[in-house]
Amino acid sequence: MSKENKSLFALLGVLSLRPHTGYEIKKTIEEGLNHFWRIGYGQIYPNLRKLVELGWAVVRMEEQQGKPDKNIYTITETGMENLHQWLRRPIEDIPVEKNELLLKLFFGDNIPIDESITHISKFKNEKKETLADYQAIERFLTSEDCKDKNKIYALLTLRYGKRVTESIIDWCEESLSTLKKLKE
Amino acid sequence: MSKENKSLFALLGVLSLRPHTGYEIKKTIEEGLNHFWRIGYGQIYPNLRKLVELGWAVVRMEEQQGKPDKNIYTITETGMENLHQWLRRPIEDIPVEKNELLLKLFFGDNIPIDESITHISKFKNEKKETLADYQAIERFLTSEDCKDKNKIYALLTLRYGKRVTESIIDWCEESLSTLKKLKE
DNA sequence: TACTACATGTAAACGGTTACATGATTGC
DNA sequence: GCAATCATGTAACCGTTTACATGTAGTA
Repeated sequence: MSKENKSLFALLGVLSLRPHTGYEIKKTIEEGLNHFWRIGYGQIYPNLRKLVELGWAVVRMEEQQGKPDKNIYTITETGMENLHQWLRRPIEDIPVEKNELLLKLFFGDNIPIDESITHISKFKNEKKETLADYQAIERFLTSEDCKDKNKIYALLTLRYGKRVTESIIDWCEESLSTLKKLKE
Repeated sequence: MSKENKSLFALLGVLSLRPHTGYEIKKTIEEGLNHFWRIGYGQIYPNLRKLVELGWAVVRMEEQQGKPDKNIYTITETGMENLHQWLRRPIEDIPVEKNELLLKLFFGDNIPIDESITHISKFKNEKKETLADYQAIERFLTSEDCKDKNKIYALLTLRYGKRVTESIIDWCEESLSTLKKLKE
């Protein structure tokens, strides 16, 4: 039970939207799941083969001129059933995210306060950029241009990222003023 | 540059507070860094040996009666220097945290809305418990009983967890009402 | 009687990242 | 001439988790 290859289900989920090549899967994940799931080819291609071995997907080769041949993967009925089962299954363990900034900050006593301030400032700027990206995607998703059928769910997950990022920025500001006061 | 054993520095950081056995290190991390760093013995003991090999720590064996012998690890000057260097070094890449709830939610179109609602409700309850834990630790850290010298930094990192958890709970509530409306 | 605390470690398996290899077409 | 896009894959390496192994003392 404990060890589950969740990226396999991420691939299955993408295939449930429509057939994809491995290359396209990466793009789809980068466009829609980027703020909570990332994956490289080193995981995609071996897992795609595993899906075929399990009978959860089938491949069809398509020759192309001028471009490399395509391997198009389509989800099967068994694949769909397994996806649904997994989607319904409760989430057992929420692993703690490792946070390098907090790790460095926790031992901040060892270095001058200014160095911790620099770390937080940089972090804050990066999070502000992330927030701007989210807002742009949100604007697109809520516009008329977007005809996505799972638009609502895409928005839901995006708003998670937005809220969390906003609260991190708030925390950065609070922490920066705490440390600046401490310096005096 | 890209691949760095951060847990090694987490151990070094703990040793910078005071000498520890491997067993004690786990406890210290569980008490203070629990919300952003977790580690098992399978990582602690091999990394402790690595620290000694690098000359960043030294071991001293202490015999005990009734209890197993202790291996007490103490940070060296070289270890301290390397810790400081690492603490100052800017954070390069903030990896995206994989979120199983959001992954399941993103493909929520495949299952009845009620199942997604159940996932979020469960998640919300867990986060509420987490928040209560944080509040208890915060109360202790801000009390007079706590004589920790790096209290300020412990509080800083704790408040990160608090803020993020609060915003996640808010998101859960927002999302639950969105999905409930969608059901009608 | 059974569980928790104390205490140290190893081995296997797994998930994930990075680097490498190949190569044509399109657009700047 | 150079970068980007399209397209598929492998191999090595690394970090992490889990299971296993061992044993005493104190407490409920």
